Amino acid sequence: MPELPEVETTLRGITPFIEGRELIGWTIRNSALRWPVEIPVLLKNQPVVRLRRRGKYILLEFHSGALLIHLGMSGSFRCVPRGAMVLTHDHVEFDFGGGILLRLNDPRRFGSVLWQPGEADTHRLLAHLGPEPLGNEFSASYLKVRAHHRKVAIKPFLMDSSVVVGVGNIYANEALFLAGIRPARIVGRVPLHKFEDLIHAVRRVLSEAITQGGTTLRDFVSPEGRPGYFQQRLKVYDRKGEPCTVCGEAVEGVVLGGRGTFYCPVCQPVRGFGRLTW
DNA sequence: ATGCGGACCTGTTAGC
DNA sequence: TGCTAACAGGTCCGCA
Repeated sequence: MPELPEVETTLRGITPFIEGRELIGWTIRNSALRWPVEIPVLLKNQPVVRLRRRGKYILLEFHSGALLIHLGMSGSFRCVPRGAMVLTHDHVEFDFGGGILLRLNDPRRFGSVLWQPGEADTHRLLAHLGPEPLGNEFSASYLKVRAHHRKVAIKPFLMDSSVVVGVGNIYANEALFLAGIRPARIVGRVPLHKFEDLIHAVRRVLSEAITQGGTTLRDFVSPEGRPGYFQQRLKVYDRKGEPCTVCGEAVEGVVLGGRGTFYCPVCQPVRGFGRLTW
């Protein structure tokens, strides 16, 4: 669930329950997330100064420092009335007053809640993150520089958070399809104009998903969360053997860099490059 | 420096 | 139907 668009919509959804409020209490039911949960005692009754996203991290900034929250592979937030039934995997709970509790549910426990005194971005997990995909820094010329002489395939390159944040497996697949680039292409040999296409594709796919994520978030935040959303928009992800929406050729499915990888063998040719498919 | 594979977990699905 | 294995939206870390 937590691709960048969902993290963004999660952030928007929990903001009304947090912004301008004080953290009056919290409960840690299971501290064993990716790293032990860190919520310092000094945060009690401290106001949240700012709420923002960096990559897939949600940052709750206080005067004294910031809580870094990552949803990992299976994390989600729910806003529930005080006294609501605790669900399996509700590991951490925040009380910002107003009779509402924010519960972090994470079955696989790959998520994290970490404390960074002072400036959030100085945390070791944030310090080396690449630019935001929807910001100006993320450009074709930037990618060209970063790709220089590198022999890695373009898909894992695109998913490398030190190159650009927030492009998970689904969107890496989708963006490469839209850009007409085979996922296994050696990134060092991709020409500037194809990086232009890729930039546009990444931006488009992420912003479209954010638009739809809003719908997801409402379910997400309401007491009765409901799954199911933009699967119908996916052009290649998890569509192995199904016809390409552009040319009808069967979508290929392979493993690349240990991750499920999907592409159209015609629209994303081995030699040369395909055209933008929108 | 770069690239690769393993690791961390549980829940769901595919296959026998 | 039931059991088991494979796989999953992330990403860090250690090793070659």
